[in-house]
Amino acid sequence: MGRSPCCDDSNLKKGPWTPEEDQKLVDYINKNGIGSWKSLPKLACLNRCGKSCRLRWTNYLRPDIKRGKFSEDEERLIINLHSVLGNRWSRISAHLPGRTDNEIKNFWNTHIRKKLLQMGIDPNTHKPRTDLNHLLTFSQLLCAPQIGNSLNLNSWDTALKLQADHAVQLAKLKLLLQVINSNTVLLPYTESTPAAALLGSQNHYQFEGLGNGIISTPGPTPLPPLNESQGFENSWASLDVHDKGLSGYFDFETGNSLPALVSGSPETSGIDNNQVETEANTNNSSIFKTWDKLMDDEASASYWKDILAMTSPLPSSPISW
DNA sequence: AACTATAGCAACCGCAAGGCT
DNA sequence: TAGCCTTGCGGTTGCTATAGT
Repeated sequence: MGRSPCCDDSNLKKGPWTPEEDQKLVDYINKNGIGSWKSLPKLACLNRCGKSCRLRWTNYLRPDIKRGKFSEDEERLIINLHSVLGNRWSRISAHLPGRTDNEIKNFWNTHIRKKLLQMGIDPNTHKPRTDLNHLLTFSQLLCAPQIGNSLNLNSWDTALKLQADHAVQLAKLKLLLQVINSNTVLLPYTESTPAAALLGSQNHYQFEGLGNGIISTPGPTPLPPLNESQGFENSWASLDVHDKGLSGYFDFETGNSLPALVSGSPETSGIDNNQVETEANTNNSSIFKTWDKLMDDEASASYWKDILAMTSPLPSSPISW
């Protein structure tokens, strides 16, 4: 695989695009479509390489690009997606219509990353930083309402939500630990009952995790209120596991919800797509749908694989994902 | 008002994947 | 099947605007 020769010509212009160049590019594409980026600059009378034209079009000139500040929902979605997908910006951007990978990447690096660091959360792992100074700082903030009063309310709100996001990660891990360490027999994988193969014959698990915010339980057994010894002050999280897989909704005070924390892709989890779709419609949440779609791809499988790897020893019989 | 530091973002660079011949 | 070519992606750079001194 050789290097692309498209930008070898040193006579080609680089740097910021002028309005005239933009106009030429837009006019050409509107008239002729994109075709080959390689040949486009010549045809459009632009002294640029095809790569530069493609970048300018996809990141700036495309008509469906959404400009302006990222909303709270978008921000939360980016954080959730990043916790699963990592720095795969193009994949993340696929879940945010009108946003480009470059824009999301920049937003992450300039805003979210700093925010998470300030809150003592490692932006790479989405886990609390082990740096004691940071933990101290954050706990001092939690215990100092007079400081909290001086904070921007939106930032504080976001901080709590981010902590709640982390609770979901912890909850997932804890659930798997419980499943693995329980008396549950890990049945061999079967086409008809893949979820049962993972979860065993019991059809209902419950547990609590750390965090702020609430995961409600749509399952048959309501959660008892937790006391302070069970986690962070006034905070708890729980998940609910049915025989169809894992489920749970993360309710922020905004009413937004996270989708079911399903165990793998539909073809391996045994979850009825129609049922999932129904739940998505019921919640009427774009974030739910996005998460749902996300869980359909291979990322979820590798994500759970990673968790299982962390929670070994595993039974000798392999589990299919 | 001038200078410096920092933040935000557009654009570039280089690698890798995948299509085509 | 191998090699070339194009496109896509993620990391990084560097310019511009703004804030701080």
